[in-house]
Amino acid sequence: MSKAAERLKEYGIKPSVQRVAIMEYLLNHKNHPTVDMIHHELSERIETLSKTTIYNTLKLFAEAGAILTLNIDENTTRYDGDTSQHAHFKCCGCGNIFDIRLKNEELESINFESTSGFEITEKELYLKGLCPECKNQ
Amino acid sequence: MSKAAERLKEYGIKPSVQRVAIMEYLLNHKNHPTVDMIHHELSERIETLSKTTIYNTLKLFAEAGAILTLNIDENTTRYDGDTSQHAHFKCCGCGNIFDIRLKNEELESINFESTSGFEITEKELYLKGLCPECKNQ
DNA sequence: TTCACTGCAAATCATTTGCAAGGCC
DNA sequence: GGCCTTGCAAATGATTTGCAGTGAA
Repeated sequence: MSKAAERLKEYGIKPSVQRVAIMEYLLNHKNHPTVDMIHHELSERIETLSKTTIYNTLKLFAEAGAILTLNIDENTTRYDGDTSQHAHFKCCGCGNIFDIRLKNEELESINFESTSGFEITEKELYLKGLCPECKNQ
Repeated sequence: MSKAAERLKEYGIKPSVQRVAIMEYLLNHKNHPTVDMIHHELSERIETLSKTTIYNTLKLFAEAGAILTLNIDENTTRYDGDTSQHAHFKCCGCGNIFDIRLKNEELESINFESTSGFEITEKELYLKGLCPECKNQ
């Protein structure tokens, strides 16, 4: 069984050609794709694949916890197949989004003054600026 | 001079009735408003105030660094007149956004594994979950 | 047969753009 | 006069919705 199909099974999601292909794309690409990027590439292989299905599928995956939904880009939603803890960096020059690894689960150890009573289920750290390439131009 | 007018001056922004009113709203409301919320309230006082002007003005403020733009809500952009360092919490129950204070400038002290070469100009920490009120229901 | 999945077309809605009118130096 | 600001109306574009066809158990 492919890694993608395994991941679906792990999260109790029924497989289909479309679902496996979308999960496969997410696991093989580290570029935090938009719906358009996924559609553009996959529709070459699966000619009838519609954006509606991609929207539906990504929502299904995200609600199951199998992928992450990123709101770091102002214009469109990005998705990430890597659900391990890490931050994201958006370059304001080229628009690319980079993974930033944190030492020692740092996000867990942030101390807040006033979260008593709040139930935190999700933490996202977004950074913006210039990537090494754009910085030198 | 009002606090709002002072803030505009501080960031080199020419004042106008609309601009001062919008900044005033942001300084007096801690609810991280949307364009709609600002428009709804201010158009009672300034009857011709258009959403276009609010969009233009908020973009101007944000680019000058006088306010923060938040992408914590998936559907609409939120704005924050408080530019001091703090995190934001969005309650998935009521949809409200809360400020979360951090102890000791914690965001500055997060250690990344691989940011060499990156120029970081902005950091946003977004939390999601249930607020105390929604948790008990 | 049933029910979930898919995909087309239309609708929605936040945001942007084009442009003309008004106000301030 | 010239330029910046404002605001209406139209355009844009991502996402959602309605609904009918398809396919698998």
